[in-house]
Amino acid sequence: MSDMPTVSEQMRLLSRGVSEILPEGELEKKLEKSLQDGRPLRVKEGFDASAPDLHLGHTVTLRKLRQFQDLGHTVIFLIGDFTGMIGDPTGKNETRPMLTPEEVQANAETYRRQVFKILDEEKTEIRFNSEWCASMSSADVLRLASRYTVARMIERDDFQKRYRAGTPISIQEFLYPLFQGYDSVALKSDVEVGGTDQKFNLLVGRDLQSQYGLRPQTVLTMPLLPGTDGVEKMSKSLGNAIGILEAPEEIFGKVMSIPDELMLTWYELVSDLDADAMDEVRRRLGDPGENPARLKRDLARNIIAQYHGEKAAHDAEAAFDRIFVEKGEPDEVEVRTVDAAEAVWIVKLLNDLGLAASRGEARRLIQQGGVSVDGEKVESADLELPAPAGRRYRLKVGKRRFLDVLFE
RNA sequence: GGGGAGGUUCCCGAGUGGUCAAAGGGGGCAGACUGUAAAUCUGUUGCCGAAGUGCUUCGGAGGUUCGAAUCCUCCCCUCCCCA
Repeated sequence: MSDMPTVSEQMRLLSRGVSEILPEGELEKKLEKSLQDGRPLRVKEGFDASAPDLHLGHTVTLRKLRQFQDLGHTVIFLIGDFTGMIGDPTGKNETRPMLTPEEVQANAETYRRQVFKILDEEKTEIRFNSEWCASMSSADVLRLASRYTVARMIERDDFQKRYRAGTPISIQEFLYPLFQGYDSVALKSDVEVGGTDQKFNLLVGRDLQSQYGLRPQTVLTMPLLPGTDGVEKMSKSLGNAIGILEAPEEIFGKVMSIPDELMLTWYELVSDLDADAMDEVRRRLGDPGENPARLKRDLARNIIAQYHGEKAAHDAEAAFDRIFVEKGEPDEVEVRTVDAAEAVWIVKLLNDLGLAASRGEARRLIQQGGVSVDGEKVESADLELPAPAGRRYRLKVGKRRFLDVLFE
C-alpha cells in the first residue's frame, strides 16, 4: 500500500461533506495504522434489501465509499437480505411487512446491476447478512439480545417518537439494530458509513464489536438527501426519489421540480463538482440577477451526466425545452395499438389506455382542459373519435404524458 | 388479568341515526402564470357512457331501524394506566 496518500490527505478528502465521525479522531488513528501495516481498512455499508432501486439518496454514502476505495481501502457492500426479512423501522414510523426469500434475492440482483456505476468493482466485496444470520440458533439470538438493554434501545430517536406518539413498535424491530450491529462483528469492519438516520444502528455495531472482543468500528455519517418534495428524506416509497437508472428526461424533469431552496443542498450532496466549482455555484445562487432555473438546469445535467453520460444530459435538457418551454412534443412517443372500430369514445379510450384511472377521472381531465388529441384540446367528454384501421392519433394528457394510438 | 381510549376515504383528522360519497388540512392531478415538472393562484380529488329513490366505501361479521360511519352483539387490531 505504498501508493496510499498520506493520512492528512486522506482525512481531508474523507471528512468532506460528512455529518459526523464518531468518535472524533479515531478515523485518523485507524488510517495511520493502516498506512503503517499496509493493510487497507474494511469499510462497510449496509443496504436495505427491500427497496433495491438505487436512487440519488443512496449515492451520497456510495460516493463516500468510493473515496475510500480511491484511497486504497476495501468496501463491503452488505445487502441486508436477512434483516430485510425483519424490516428496518428507521424513519418509517411503522412496522414493515416481511419480504419473502424470493423477493430478497431478486432485489439483491437489482443492486448488483447498479452499484458499480459508483463503486469500484475491484475493491468491493458484496456480502449478504444471511450468511451468518440465517444459521444463528435461538440460543445465539438470545445471547445477542442479552447484550443490549431496553433503555438504550428506546434512546433511539424514532423509537422514542413513536413511543410517545403511541404508535406501535414490535419486539422484532428491537432486534433489527442488534442484527445489523452483529453484521459488523461478523465482518470485522473498521469503519461503517451510513446516513445520519443510521447513527444509532451504527453505534450499536460499535458496542457489539467490543463486546465480542473486536476493535470497534468508526462510525461515519452522511447528511440525508431531501427528496424532490423538499421535505422528506428521499425514499422510493414516498414517491420523492430519483432513481439513477431512470430515463434521463425523467431525471431532468424531476430535478427541475425540486424547490429552489433545495438546490444548494443537492449541489453539495449529489453533484460531482469540485470545491472551486461549488464556490461559483454559491456565488450564483446568491446573485439576484441569476435565474434560478439556469442553476437548476446545470444541476440536472450534472446529475444525468454522472449516470448516463454527457450526451444524454444534453438530450434530456433539449427534450425538456421542447415540451415545457416550447410546449411542443417529444421525439419519441410510445405507440399503442387498439382494435379498430367505427368510433371510440374518448373517455373510454383514455381509461383503457391507462391515461386515466377511471372514466370519471378521464371526464375530469377533459373538463379541466388537460386532454388534447393531435394538438387540439378536447372540449367535450362526449367526443367520439373515428377509429378505422390505420387511423392514428396523438393523445396528450396533462403537460407531459403523450401517447400515440393506432387502430388496427 | 383489571380499567380506560381508539380503529373514518391516499395520509392526518372532523363527523354520534337521515341534510354523508362523508368538514378541514396534507398529498396527488389539472389549469393559469413562469427562461423550472420551483413559488403563487384557481379548480379538482370513490365508481358507473353524468344518470340516479344507482352502486361500493368509515377495522370484521351479524343485528336494530323506513334509514347506520353514527345504536346493539360478538370478533380482530392498537394505545394508555394498573398488575
